[in-house]
Amino acid sequence: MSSQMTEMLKGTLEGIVLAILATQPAYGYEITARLRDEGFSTIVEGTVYAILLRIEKHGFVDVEKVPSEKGPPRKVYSINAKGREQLDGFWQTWGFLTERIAKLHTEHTRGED
Amino acid sequence: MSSQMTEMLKGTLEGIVLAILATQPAYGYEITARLRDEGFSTIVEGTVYAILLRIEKHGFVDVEKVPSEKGPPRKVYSINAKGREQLDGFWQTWGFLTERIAKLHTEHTRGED
DNA sequence: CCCATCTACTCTGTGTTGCTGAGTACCAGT
DNA sequence: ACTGGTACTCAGCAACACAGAGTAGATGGG
Repeated sequence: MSSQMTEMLKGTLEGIVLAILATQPAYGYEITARLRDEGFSTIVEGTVYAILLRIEKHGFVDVEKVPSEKGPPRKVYSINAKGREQLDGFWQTWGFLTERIAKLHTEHTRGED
Repeated sequence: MSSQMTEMLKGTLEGIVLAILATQPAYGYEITARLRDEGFSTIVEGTVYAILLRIEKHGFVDVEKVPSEKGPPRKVYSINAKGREQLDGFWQTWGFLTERIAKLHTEHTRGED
């Protein structure tokens, strides 16, 4: 898409992945595909796996190795209590930011249009 | 506020500054104060000045040196045509992102509450 | 006169983040 | 044996916001 989107995803992509995991456990390849379905067409595998390793290291998820019938074993990630806390914080911060920016946007469009 | 906010501001803070400049020309010290008023209490001067230098280098703004009665001369920034283009792109990208994430949020909160 | 304080801008170095691009490995169909 | 889809890993990179210090002009108190 744009380099603007790349920069904007910083700090939000991790939250997005946690939000996806909050609906149901999933593995990397699956999450990548789901992100593409959701419209994030530019996000590549390497990025998603990096985030998964990071949130695993931070203890936000539990991991389970599950054999696949179609290839190498899958690492299935489930969000845990600490991860939900992190996700709650994400939604709070996100809410604050969107509110402020929405206010700026109305100020900006006031008089145009 | 939080390190989460710091990461989230990446890619959006420049847009925020451009949006402020779109309402009226301003100088760095003023913008910093305005951001604090708007609720972005963690943003420090160094960050704002860095953004201003960047958008100046990218040609998004015109600069005029205006003497101050209270200190060193001010660098007053005015958004120009290229800057407005950039700002439009920012609002588009931002709109797309907020839409996707809002969808994720409703999916996430569905069944909780 | 000197020093503190407020205004106003600059600069260097740091940590985090997502992207690029390549690599490894398992399995099925031809 | 070879190709292609599945599934994960890793090293190097660029961009960004932050931390913290520095420079400089003006004003007022001791």
